[in-house]
Amino acid sequence: MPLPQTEMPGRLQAHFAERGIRMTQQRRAILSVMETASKHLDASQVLRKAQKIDPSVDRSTVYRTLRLLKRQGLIDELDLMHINGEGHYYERKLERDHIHMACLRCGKITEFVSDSFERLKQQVEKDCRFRVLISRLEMGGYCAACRGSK
Amino acid sequence: MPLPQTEMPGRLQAHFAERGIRMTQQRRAILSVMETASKHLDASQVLRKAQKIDPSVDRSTVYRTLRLLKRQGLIDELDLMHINGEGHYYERKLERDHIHMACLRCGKITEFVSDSFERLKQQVEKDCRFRVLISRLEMGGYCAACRGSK
DNA sequence: CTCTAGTTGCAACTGAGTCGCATCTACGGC
DNA sequence: GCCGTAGATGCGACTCAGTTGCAACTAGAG
Repeated sequence: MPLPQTEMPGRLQAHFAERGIRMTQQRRAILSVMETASKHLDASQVLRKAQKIDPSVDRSTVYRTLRLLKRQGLIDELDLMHINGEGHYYERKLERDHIHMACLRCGKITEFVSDSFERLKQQVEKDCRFRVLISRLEMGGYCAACRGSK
Repeated sequence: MPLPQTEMPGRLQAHFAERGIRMTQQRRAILSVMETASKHLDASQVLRKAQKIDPSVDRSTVYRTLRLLKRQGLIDELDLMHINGEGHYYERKLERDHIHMACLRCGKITEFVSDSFERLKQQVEKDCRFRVLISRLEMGGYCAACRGSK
């Protein structure tokens, strides 16, 4: 029993339907970009990729849609330690949060999943009576390859 | 044997001297602001406070000095989950890193020191062979007081 | 098919942060 | 103390991310 074409192309799209959020041509393009992105796109990269699918997509629509996705808890916003300017990066939120490490020398971004991170969040929930909805752990330093020098 | 006036007013100032970084009237004002700040100032707040000490301090000098302090590892830069716009907040770096929690409802910022966080960083150092120089853990959610509603 | 609340493109705007440059000044050497 | 200069400052113009007001458009419920 093969999945219909519209089933798997997007958990994001499914979320929109579930929550009764209107679907448009432009949103479909942006969601598909976020869905298939290999990693960490900034707003202008999202724009460019979305325009390849639907050239009518405007900058402001990208920002509006990213904000919507963020508020729906479907994407995470990252700084990546501001290694390249002031902008933000976005990535689809997966089941497990992960740590982002940015090498201050070569700029490489590494990700790391850790149970300790999950436990730390639970500790905050319990000890601080704080309901954690989003969390972001970023580190800056030197990656394995760059540790040798300086 | 009383300490001379210039001794204790600033660990920051001491660091500058140690590392042979030039001290100016304007920097003294900005360092003193950072030194005595109770919490989380953004650049424009630093500017205003610094100008009360030395009215000649300019916006660009504040940015330049904050960048310097950041690079020297003397202050940390925070987003506080962008609860108020896009800007950044700064605070003196203390011995122990701490977690920042921002309540998405009332905007309150809470801090939390946890050994688990230290251990997590050590795990990253070891497992990823990544030298951690700066780290930032921020969470967004609902504080104890706001958990009741919504 | 119709109606309308929600969405979009556009262009103008805001606000954080940067930069080039002429002027000024901290401070090491005399 | 005074000098000379590398480094810091103020200023104004600039960049760049992100936002907004508005008129035109459209998804999708009825």
